[in-house]
Amino acid sequence: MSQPIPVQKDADKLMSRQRMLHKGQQTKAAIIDAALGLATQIGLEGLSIGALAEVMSMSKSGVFAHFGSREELQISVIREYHHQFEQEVFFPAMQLPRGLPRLQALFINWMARTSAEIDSGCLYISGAAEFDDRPGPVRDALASSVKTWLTALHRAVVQARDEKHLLHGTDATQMSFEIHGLILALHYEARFLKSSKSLNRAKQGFEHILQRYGANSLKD
Amino acid sequence: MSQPIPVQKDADKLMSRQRMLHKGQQTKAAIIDAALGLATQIGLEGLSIGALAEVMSMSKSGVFAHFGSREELQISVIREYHHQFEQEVFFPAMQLPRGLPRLQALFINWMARTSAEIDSGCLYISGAAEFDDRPGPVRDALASSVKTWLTALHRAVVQARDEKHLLHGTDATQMSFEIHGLILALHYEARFLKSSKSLNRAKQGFEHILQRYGANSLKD
DNA sequence: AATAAAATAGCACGATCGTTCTTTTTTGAT
DNA sequence: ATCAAAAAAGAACGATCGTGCTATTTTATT
Repeated sequence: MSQPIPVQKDADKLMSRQRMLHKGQQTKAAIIDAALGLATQIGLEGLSIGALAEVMSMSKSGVFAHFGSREELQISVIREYHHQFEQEVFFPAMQLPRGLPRLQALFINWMARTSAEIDSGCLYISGAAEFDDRPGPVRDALASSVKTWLTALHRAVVQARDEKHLLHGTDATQMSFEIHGLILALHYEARFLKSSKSLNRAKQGFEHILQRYGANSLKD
Repeated sequence: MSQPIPVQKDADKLMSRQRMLHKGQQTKAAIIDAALGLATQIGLEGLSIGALAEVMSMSKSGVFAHFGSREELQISVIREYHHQFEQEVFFPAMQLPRGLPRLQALFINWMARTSAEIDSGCLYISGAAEFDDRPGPVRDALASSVKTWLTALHRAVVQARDEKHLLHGTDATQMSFEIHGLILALHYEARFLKSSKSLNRAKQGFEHILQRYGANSLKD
């Protein structure tokens, strides 16, 4: 707070503190990345520390030490997914003007993430199926994350109504529900049934919903 | 094929053959019942022979012997679920006149089964999430069962169109997709998010779809 | 009542699970 | 270069997993 020439010293200290955090934090981040990859394939419940260690070419205990429990690992994965979801779906859409354009972008981005061909599979969807009868902190983290996102969607609908892009009497919760259904059907039929056309089905379904709620113009 | 007085004997034989089959078959049926209960709670993958044996108050090997492998047990569970689904959703609806009434009944019955409050959880939905990235006979059995049912739904839509209950140009696959979405959203929001209103959301969504595809009258 | 067959139990196997310890290696600061 | 702290490895634990093998018990037939 009042030292003569601490400038250089403080700078060093900061530098070193960053370094010090680095090795640990960055392998932890790498582990979470790999864990997310595994979880979207075999599920959050199927995610095992042993398999994860093998993927990382680390020892089980080395991986484990970063989290202290399997539950904490699962929660970390959920947080990471949440972050990626925000980054790829939410934020880009937020840059469009509120109302129909933003709502449409949210849906399009959501679809893209849901039906991503090679990897992925939506953790919010597979996780819900795994944890709908399994109380605990993992379920809570997942539900909280999902609710945050569904609330954002709901808000976009309300804004679109406020902007007169939708019918005055539009029931935003109902409309959100129907949109959610389209995404779920897309995920189900594309990922499980390997149906190739489902992306177009979802798009068309969205247009039907827009029509129903009185969107006047729709340019895809 | 040509014995003098085999009547009584054959009757006995039949009787005894039934009995003989009975003890085995009936405990097997009881096991499958219990397994279905477990599977709808903890998932098909979470289903373990040890836990199942404990529920049945049997030894692991006693349970195991009925199936020969865990996969066969899982497939048996899927078959049983398929049977119950037919019984509770499909057949009752088939007794209504083809067209809108039958289609509507299929949806109502499906909803009821999907959102069954206490037990259950739809195996077709949770199973899809578990096995969308896991090839093998279990996945095949599940997919085949689901496809049978979705085909039946599709057929009901086509019939409703043929009966002029729906617009002439109705895209049956598209309409089925949208209906499927409603059921999935119901399952998701009711089971995972514990939202109480979602049953009404699904009903209303169905009416919206009917309107869109030109159903003229809709009672209740 | 006797007997063959079917159903179930008992036991053990190798594997993997999450987790806890202790030891070694690596890292970053002086 | 030294040294403390952080990161990773190693080994072991009790549990549980699916499965195979060998008894034992129960069932159904004569």
